Amino acid sequence: MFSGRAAPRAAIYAGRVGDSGNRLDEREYQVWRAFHRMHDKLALALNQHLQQDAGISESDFQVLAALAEAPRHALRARELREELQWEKSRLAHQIRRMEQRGLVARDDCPEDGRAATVRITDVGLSTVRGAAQAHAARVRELFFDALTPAQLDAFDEAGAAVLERLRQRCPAEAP
Amino acid sequence: MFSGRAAPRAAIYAGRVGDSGNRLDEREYQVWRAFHRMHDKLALALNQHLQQDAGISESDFQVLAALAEAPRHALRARELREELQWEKSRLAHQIRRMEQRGLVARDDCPEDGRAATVRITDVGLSTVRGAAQAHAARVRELFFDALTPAQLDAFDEAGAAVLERLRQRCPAEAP
DNA sequence: TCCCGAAGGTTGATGCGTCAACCAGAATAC
DNA sequence: GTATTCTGGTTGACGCATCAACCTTCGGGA
Repeated sequence: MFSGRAAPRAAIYAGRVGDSGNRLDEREYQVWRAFHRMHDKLALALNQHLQQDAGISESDFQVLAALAEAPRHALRARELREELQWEKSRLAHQIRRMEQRGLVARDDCPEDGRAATVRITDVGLSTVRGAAQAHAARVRELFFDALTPAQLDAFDEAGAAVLERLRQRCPAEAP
Repeated sequence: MFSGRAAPRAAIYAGRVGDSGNRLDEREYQVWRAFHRMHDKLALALNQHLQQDAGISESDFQVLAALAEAPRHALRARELREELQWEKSRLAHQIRRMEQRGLVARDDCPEDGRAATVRITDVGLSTVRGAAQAHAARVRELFFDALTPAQLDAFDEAGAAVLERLRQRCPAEAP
């Protein structure tokens, strides 16, 4: 398993001391740390490859991929945000940086004076097309190919349960 | 499951087009996105609570927790890095910021002129003690309590498989 | 002894992500 | 038809993370 590799150190965090309930037990603590490690290492590896291959980050890639799929290679910022589930300022900053590099462009929206539409440029399009296959292959290699079908199902289910919990418990955004 | 909630949009990324092999299928694509979403939302929620309760970030917490567990409430930077699996510059920056806020202190190491030892201060200690229980409770609430024992096992196994794969495939660091 | 390479840390630049504050246009109330 | 509120988006400040370059000290050789 994930766990059991590191020395057991969790008195504060996982606390067996005086225990006022709901702390983590040793195994949970290990699973939790390993989960973070997995995510971080995976993200790092993918980012490095993407940067190497195409000179873009995963965030760049996500934006470009969403736009490349969009009706006229453009989306209103609102839709893009919805698609990516990002905060608005995050998107604004990201788009600004990408615009500076010529990957996307911003236009005003005729129907709504407030809105902005984001459009992928030719450069952006060829960049994402060039990167997509290698990136997908990496994700497959490092993640999906490591899992048996049963593990994939289990992972999927477990993740869904957590997401559902987050939906219930966290303020998040308006309905 | 995780997947199946979003509109199927993945031609570029997951590509059924011309397919040169090893792309992601629709389900894999959805699982992948959902995995990221889960991680991001979880991390966000935990960070917000920690910030609210104790005025620290998760990174701060990890450092403080490691030091609080350590023999004399101090560790050599090298050991801390090993424990957290962080890059050295990441740790250096983090420690600098925490030192400025009075959470930790840096001392020279007598045995090795190059080394630095990081020590948790009284303030740091009471901060992390104050935060630990609520934080653990949050992790339990948002993550572990969402999972059945079987799902936890599955998650653990799947994570382990991916980590193992990463260990094999990625340069990472020297032995 | 001197030189050289490896190890332990630091620094600066830059991109990423959040928060809080802000602004303009649109909808709605009255 | 004006005041209020809501919505869509931007900005600035700040913390976080990586990379590349650097500095010191340690440990071995030749």
